Amino acid sequence: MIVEKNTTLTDQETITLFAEVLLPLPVKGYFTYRIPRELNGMIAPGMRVVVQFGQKKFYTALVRRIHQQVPAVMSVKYVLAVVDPWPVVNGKQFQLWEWMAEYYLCTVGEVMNAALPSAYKLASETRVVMDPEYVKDGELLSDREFMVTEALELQKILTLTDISRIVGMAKVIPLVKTMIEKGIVRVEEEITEKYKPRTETCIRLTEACRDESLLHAEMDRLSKKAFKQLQALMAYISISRCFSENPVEVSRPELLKTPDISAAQLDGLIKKGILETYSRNVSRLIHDDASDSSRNIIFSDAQKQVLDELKSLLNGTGIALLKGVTSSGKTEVYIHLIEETLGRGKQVLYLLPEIALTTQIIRRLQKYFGNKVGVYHSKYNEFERIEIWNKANIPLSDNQQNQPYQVLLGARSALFLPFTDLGLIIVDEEHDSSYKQNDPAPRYNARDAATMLGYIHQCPVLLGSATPSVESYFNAVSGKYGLVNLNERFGSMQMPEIRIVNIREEARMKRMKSHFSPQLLDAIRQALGAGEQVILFQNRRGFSLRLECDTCHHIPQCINCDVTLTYHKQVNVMKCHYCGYTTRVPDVCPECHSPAIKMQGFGTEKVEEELSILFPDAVIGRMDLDTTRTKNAYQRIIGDFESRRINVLVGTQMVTKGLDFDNVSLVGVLYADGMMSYPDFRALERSYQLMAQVSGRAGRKHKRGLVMIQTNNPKHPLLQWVVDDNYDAMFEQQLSDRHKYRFPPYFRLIEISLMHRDSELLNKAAAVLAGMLKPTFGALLLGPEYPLVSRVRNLYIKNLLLKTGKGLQGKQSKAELTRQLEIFRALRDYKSVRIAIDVDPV
DNA sequence: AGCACGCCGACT
DNA sequence: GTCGGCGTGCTC
Repeated sequence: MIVEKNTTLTDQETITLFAEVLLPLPVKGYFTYRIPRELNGMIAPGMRVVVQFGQKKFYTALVRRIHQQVPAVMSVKYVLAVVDPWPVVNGKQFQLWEWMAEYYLCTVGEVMNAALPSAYKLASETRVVMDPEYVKDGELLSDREFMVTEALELQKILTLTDISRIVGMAKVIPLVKTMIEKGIVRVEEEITEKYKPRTETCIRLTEACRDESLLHAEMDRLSKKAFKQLQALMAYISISRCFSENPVEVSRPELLKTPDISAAQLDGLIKKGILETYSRNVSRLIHDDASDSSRNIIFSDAQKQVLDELKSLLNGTGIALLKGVTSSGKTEVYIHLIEETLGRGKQVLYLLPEIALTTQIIRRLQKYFGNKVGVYHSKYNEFERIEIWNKANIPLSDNQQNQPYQVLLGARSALFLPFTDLGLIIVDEEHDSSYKQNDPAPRYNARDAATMLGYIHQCPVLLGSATPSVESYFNAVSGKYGLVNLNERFGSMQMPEIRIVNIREEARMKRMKSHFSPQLLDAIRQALGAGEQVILFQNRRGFSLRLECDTCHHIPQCINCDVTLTYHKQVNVMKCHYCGYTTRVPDVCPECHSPAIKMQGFGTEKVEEELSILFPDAVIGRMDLDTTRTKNAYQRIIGDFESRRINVLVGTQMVTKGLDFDNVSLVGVLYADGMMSYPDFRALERSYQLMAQVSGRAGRKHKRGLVMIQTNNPKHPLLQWVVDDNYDAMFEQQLSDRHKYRFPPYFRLIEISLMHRDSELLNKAAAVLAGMLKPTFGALLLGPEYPLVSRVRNLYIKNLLLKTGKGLQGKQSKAELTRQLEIFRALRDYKSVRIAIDVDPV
C-alpha cells in the first residue's frame, strides 16, 4: 500500500503520520488522529479505521487524507486499528460527498451516513460485565444495583439498553458508573464487523486419496464391506469431475440431492479419511446468465435518428435530455447506449425512481446484460448490499477475481456506489419527485447530484422523461443541456383519446353516482364487457380544505405566490403556505359575487367500495400506500393485474409509474381538480405529468386507448393541454408564472425549517431569524409560516423560504445564510430550536 | 449523535 | 438534603 510517494521504507518505519478522518456523524469537518508506526504502511485514504471519538465510543471512520503535519489541537488520539485491506471509498466519491455537503448545506458526515451501506458503519457497543474480582461481601447494594447484579448472574453480558429496561430508568450511565467505582461491574467497548461472508460446506477428496492408486485401494476395500459407500464415492467423483481437466467444487447439500448419496454414506467416507469437508465463501447474490437471444434490437427510423443525435450530444461530457413519449422505446435506446459504453470498457449508472425498480426494467436489462448488471435497491438486506457495493468497485473486484458489475441499476442511493470509471449516467423518469430525499439530511436530489457525478467522472449524463420537469426542460431549451425528442410511439401504437367529463354539469343534472359520471361508468362497463382492463386514478393529495365557488369555479389564490389558499378552521381564515398571506373567508365569490362559495375536498378510499357495488362481478384491486405496506404486496397486486386476475385497478400516483400493461383500454382520472389546486407552485406541472403519465398506460397493440378525466372545471387550460398532448404550452405558461413569482427555474429555493415543542418560543425564534435575514434578502425571504403539517411528533414547525439566484449568486446567498444561522444558533434563548435546511425542496 | 457536566424540582 | 430530570457544549 502506498502511503506517501516520497517516503522510503526506512522513513516509513520512523516518520509520524496523521490521518484526517471522517466520522458518520453530523459534526462538521474532519478529525485528525495519529497513526501508530506499526500501521504506517497499512493505511491509505478510503479505508476504514477504528477510532475513539469522545469519552468512550468507538467508531469506524473513513480516512480522507494522510499527512505529517502535527495538528494544532492539544490532544490527538491514536488510530486504534485498520479495518480494511483495501479502500472501500475512492477519491471521486469523496469529491461527490464534499460537493453535496456544500451544496445542500449539511455535513460531510451526514452524506457519508447516507452513502455507506449500513453494514460498513460500525459503532461500538458498551457491554457491562461482572467485575471478576467482585465478591459479595454483604456490602450494601441499592435496589437497582441489586437488580443489575441479579441480571448479570443470569446473562453474563448486558448492554446499556438492557440495563435501562431492567431498572426501568432512562439514564443508566450514572448508575453504571457508581457500580464500576464500587468494583461490582466492568464495562468494555466492543466493535465488531457486521458483514460476514456466507459460507457453504463443500466436500473434497482428502490429500492422500487424490493419488489415484491409493484411491483405488480404498475403493477395493469399500467394495467388500460398504458397497453403498462405494457407490456414493463413485457418484461424487463423477459429479466433481475431480480427475478431469476442469474439476468443480461441490457443496454438501448439492451432493445430498443426488439419489446415490446419503448423509450417512458421506459421513462414513469422511470418517474413513477418504473425503473431507471444507468451507468456502459464496455470494449471496443470484446470478442470471445473459441469454443473448434478444441481442438484436431493430430500431425504427425515429429511434435511429435519436440515437445519432444523442451520440453526438453525449460525446465527451455533455448532458442531454431525452423527451420521449411513453412506449416510444426509450429503453431500447438506453440499452444501445449502455452497450456502447461497456464496449469502451466503462461502467454505467442507471437511476430509476424506487417504485419503478420492481418492475419490468430490471428483467429486461438482466436479460440483455446478464450478470454484468447489479441492482442496488432497498429490497436487499445489508449484507447483500455490501456484496453489490463491492462488485461495483472494479479494482476491488479484480483483486478478488470476482466479476465486477458494469451496469448498476438503482434508486437514488445507487449514486453513492464506488464507481471508478463511469462512462454514462442515465436518469430515467427524471421528473420524478422521489429522486429528492426530503428527510433526513443530506436532502439531496439524485438527478441533480448525478450531473455532478458526471462532471467528476467526466462522463455524459442522459436525463429521460416523457414529461420532463420544468427545470430540466428549461435547461434544455436554453441550451445548457442537449435536447432530443422521440415523439413516435413504437410500432405505431396510437396515442390514446382523452375526453374531459364535466362532473359539475353531471352533478347538476343529478346523474352522478357518487364519484362516477355516467360517461365513465359506461366506458368501464364496455371495457369489462370486452374483457379489457381498467385503471382508475385518484390523487391522494389535494384533500386539504379549500374554497371553491359553485357558480364560476373560482378558487381563491394567494396574491403573491400563485398557489391556492388553504382554509384554516380554527381561525376561520384562508392562508398561503408560501408567504403567509392571510385573508378572511369571503361571504361571496370575489369573482362573480355568487354566495355559493363553499368548502371543497372529498376524501377516502371509498372509490373501491363503491365500485364493487356498481360492478359486483368485477375483481377490483387497490394500490396505494395502505395496500402496499409490505415488500411483496406491491409486486403481488402488479402480478395479479398483469395476469388479468384483477379487472379494475384503483390507485394513487403509484399506478402512473413505469408499468406497461397490454390489456388496459381505459384509464379514468376521478377528480383532476384535487391535484390542480394543490397549494404548491408545482401543482400544475405535477398535474400535467401525472395525467400524461397515467394516460400513457392506456392503449393496446391494436386498439386505441381511452382516457377519461373527470373535473368540475372543464375549461381549465391545463386540461386542454393534456388532451392535446401539448407539453410545450404547459411549459410556456409555467415559465411565465415562475418568472413573475420568482420561482425555479429562475430562482433557487432554500427552505429553513425551525422546530420546537413550545410554539411561543418557536414563533419568537422564527421572527428573530427572519429579522436577521431580511436586511440581506428582502423580498426574497418569505415567511415565517406554518407548513401544511404544522406539528410533527410534538414539535411545532415553522418555515422560512429563501429565494436565491443561481450559480455564484446562489453560492454567496448560501454563505450569507450559513453565517447568519451560525449567529442565530449562538443565541442563548433559541439554542434548543432545531433547524433543518432543505436546498431545492420538492 | 452521544456523552459529560451542571443546574433545578419531588422524594427519603 | 439527594436523586434524577433535562439543557448546553464538545468531541481530534
